[in-house]
Amino acid sequence: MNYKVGLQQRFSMAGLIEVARRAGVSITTASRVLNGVDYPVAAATRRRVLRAADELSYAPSALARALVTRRSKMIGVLVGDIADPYFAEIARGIEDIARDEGYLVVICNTDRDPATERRYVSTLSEYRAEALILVGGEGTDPADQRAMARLFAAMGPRKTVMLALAGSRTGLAAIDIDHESAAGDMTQHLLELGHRAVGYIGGPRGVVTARAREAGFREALRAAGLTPAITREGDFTYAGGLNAARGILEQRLETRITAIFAANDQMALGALAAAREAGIRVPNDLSIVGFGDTAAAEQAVPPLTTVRIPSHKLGETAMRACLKAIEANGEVPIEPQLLPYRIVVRASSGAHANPDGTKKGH
Amino acid sequence: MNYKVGLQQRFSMAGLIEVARRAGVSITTASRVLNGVDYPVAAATRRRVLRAADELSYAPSALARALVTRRSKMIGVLVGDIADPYFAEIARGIEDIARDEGYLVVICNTDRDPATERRYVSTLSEYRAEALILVGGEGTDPADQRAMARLFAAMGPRKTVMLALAGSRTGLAAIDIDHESAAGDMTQHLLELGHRAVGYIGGPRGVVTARAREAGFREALRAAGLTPAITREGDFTYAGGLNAARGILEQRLETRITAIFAANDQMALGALAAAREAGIRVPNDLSIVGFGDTAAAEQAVPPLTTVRIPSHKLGETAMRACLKAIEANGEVPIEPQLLPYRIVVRASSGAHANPDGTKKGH
DNA sequence: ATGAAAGCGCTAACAT
DNA sequence: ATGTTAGCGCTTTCAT
Repeated sequence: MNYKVGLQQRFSMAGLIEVARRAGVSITTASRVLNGVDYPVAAATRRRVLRAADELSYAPSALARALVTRRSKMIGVLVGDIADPYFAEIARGIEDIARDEGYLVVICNTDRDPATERRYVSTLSEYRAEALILVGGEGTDPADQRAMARLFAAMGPRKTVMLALAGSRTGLAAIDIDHESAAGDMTQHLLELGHRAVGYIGGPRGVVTARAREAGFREALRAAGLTPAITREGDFTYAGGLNAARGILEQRLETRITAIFAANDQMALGALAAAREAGIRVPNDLSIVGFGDTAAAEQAVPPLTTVRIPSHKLGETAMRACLKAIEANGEVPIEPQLLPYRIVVRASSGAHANPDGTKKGH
Repeated sequence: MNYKVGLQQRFSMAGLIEVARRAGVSITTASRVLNGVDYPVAAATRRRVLRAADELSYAPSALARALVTRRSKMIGVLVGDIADPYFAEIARGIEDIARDEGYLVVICNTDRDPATERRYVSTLSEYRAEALILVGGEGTDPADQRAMARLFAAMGPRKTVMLALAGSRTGLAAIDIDHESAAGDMTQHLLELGHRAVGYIGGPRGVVTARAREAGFREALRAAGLTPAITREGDFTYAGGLNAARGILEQRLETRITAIFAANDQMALGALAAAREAGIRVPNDLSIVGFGDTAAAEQAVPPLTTVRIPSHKLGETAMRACLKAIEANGEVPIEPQLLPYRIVVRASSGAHANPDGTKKGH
C-alpha cells in the first residue's frame, strides 16, 4: 500500500491513461477526443472524456507527442544578441507568426561566436527543432564555415528546415534585404547632398552583412569618382561607434570630411555622441547616417537618417517560408527573398557645409 | 526492396540502435558510453561506440531522453517584451547561467497580456519545462490572478519550479529589488537637490512594480510633508513618456514643477524629448530622472539620473535559485531575495532652479 | 463508434 | 563488463 502511494507520487501527473480510465474509454478514444481530430466519437463519450481531462487537469505531453509524431513543434532561432533591438525586432516577427501556428520559438544568443553557434545548432537539433533560423551573417573564417557545413550535413537526414535571415550563410537560402544596394543608396543620398569626403565606420570585418554594406558604400563612391576619405572598423555597438568616430574626428582637419556613414544605427548613435563631445554640430558641420532604423534612430538628437530595414516583416517572412517548407517535409527548397528597404531621411544629414560654415547646395 | 528504401528514408536518422549495432554492442552499452556516465566500459568497446556514433553523426534525441528521465532540461521564461532592454538584459542573465548547466531557455513574449501569459504557461507546461520564470509583475485584475493561480495549481503534481522575477506574483517567491524603497531613495535625491514640486509619470496602473514605485515616490514626499505636484500614467514606452510629459509640461506654470520622475528609463527618455521640444533646459530648468539604468540612460542627452537595477544579476540569481530548486525536486521552497540597487546620478538632475533662473543650494 | 497493440528513441533497473 | 527488459506518454494502423 505504501508502495503504491510512492508510485502515485512519482507518476502523479495525469496522463492519457488516467483520463481514459476515468472516462471509462480506451486510451485511443481519449486521444481522439482530446486532439479534436475529425473522428467519429459519440457525443456522450466525448463529453465524458473532456470532463475527465478537465477534472484531472490533464496536460498532454508535448514531449511524448513529438517523439511519436516526429514533429516537435519547435523552431530554433539563433541571434547574435537578443538585447540588440535589430535582432529583437526580427525575433518578434518570427514569434508572432509561429505562435499562431502553434509553434514554440526557442531563441538562442550566440554572441556571434561560431563555437557557441554550433553548440546551439546541435542542441536544437537534439530537440528535433523542425526549423532553424540563423539570423545575421556568418563569420568569414573558412574553418568555422566548414565546421558549420559539416553540422548541417549531419542533420541532413532529419530534413530540418534551415534558413538564413538578415545575413547570408553558405548553403542556406536567405530572407534578407539587399545590404549592398541599400548602402549604395544611402551613399548616394550623401553624394546628392554635396558631400565628397565621407568617413565610414564599418561593422566587424568578419561579418558578411558588414562586408556587403561596405562594398555598397565603396562602389557608390567609386561610381562618383571618389574613394572613402577615412574608414574605421567598429563592432556594431554604441561604444564601438563612439570610439571609431573619435578616431575619425581626430583627423578631421586632414580629411576634411563632411559626413560619416556608420554601418548600423548603434554605431551612428555613438558617432553622434562623439561629434557632440567634440563640439561639432550635426548636421551643420557634419552629417551622420546609420543603417537599420531601430527605434533609437528616431529618438536620437538629432533624429538619425538611416536605412529602414523591415525587421519585423523579415522575421514574419522567414517564419512563413519555414512553415511552408515544413509542410513540404523539407523537400522543397526555400526560395531566397529580398525585401524592400527604404532610406529614411531625418535631421542628422544635411547639405554639405563649406569650411567657412556656409551651406552649399547641389 | 523498394519498400525497404522507403523505410530507410522515414527512419533515416541514426538512433542509438544503429550506433549499437554498428559498434557490435548492446544499446545499453552504447547509451552508457555516449552519456559519459562513470560506468565501467572496456576502453576498446568505448572507442568502437564513439566511432560508430561519429560515423553515423549520431545526435541523441533530447525528446526521448526527456520523456524517460522526466527531465526536459528546458526552462521557460515569460517576459513582457524581449525588445525592451530591461527584459533583454534579465533574460541574458538567465541564459548565461542556464547554458552552463545544459539547460535550454525558452523565452516567450507575453506583451503583458494575461491570456497570452496563460497560454504560454500551458505550452511550457506541456513541454515539461522544469522551471518557469515569470519576469515582470502581474496585472492586478483579480480574475486574471485567479485564472493563473488555477493554472499553477493544476501544475502542482509536476512540481515545476516557479519563480517571479523583477515583479511579484501571487503565490510565487520573488527575486527582485525593492522597487518601493528605490523609488523612495530617488525621490529623496530630488528633495535633497531642493525640488519641492515634482511631477510623476507612472507605469501602467495594473502592474505591481509600477504601483510599488509610485508608492515609494508618494511616501518619500509625504515624509517631507509634500504631495505629488502632478502625475500622469504612462505605459513604460518612450512614446508614452513623451505624451505624459507633454501633458505635464503644459501645466508647468500652474504646477511650477522643477522635476519629473518617470517610473522607467524609456519614459524618462520620452520626457527628455518633451522638454527639448518645449525649449526647457534639462537640468537647468527641469530635472528628469528615470528608473532602470538601461544602456540608453547613459547615452541620453543629457545622461539620465536613474535607479540602477542589477538586471543581469537578477537573471543569474533567479536561474541559480531555479537550479537549486530543481535539484531539490521542487520540494524545497525558493527563498525570496532582494538585490541591492543604486541611485546613479548623472547630468539630467540638478539643484532646483528658482523661477528667475538662478540655482538654489540645499 | 471503439479498442488492442505496436512502436517513437531512450534510460534504468535488473540480470548475467 | 555487457546485455535484457520494461517502460516514459503518446499516436496510429489495424481490427472489431
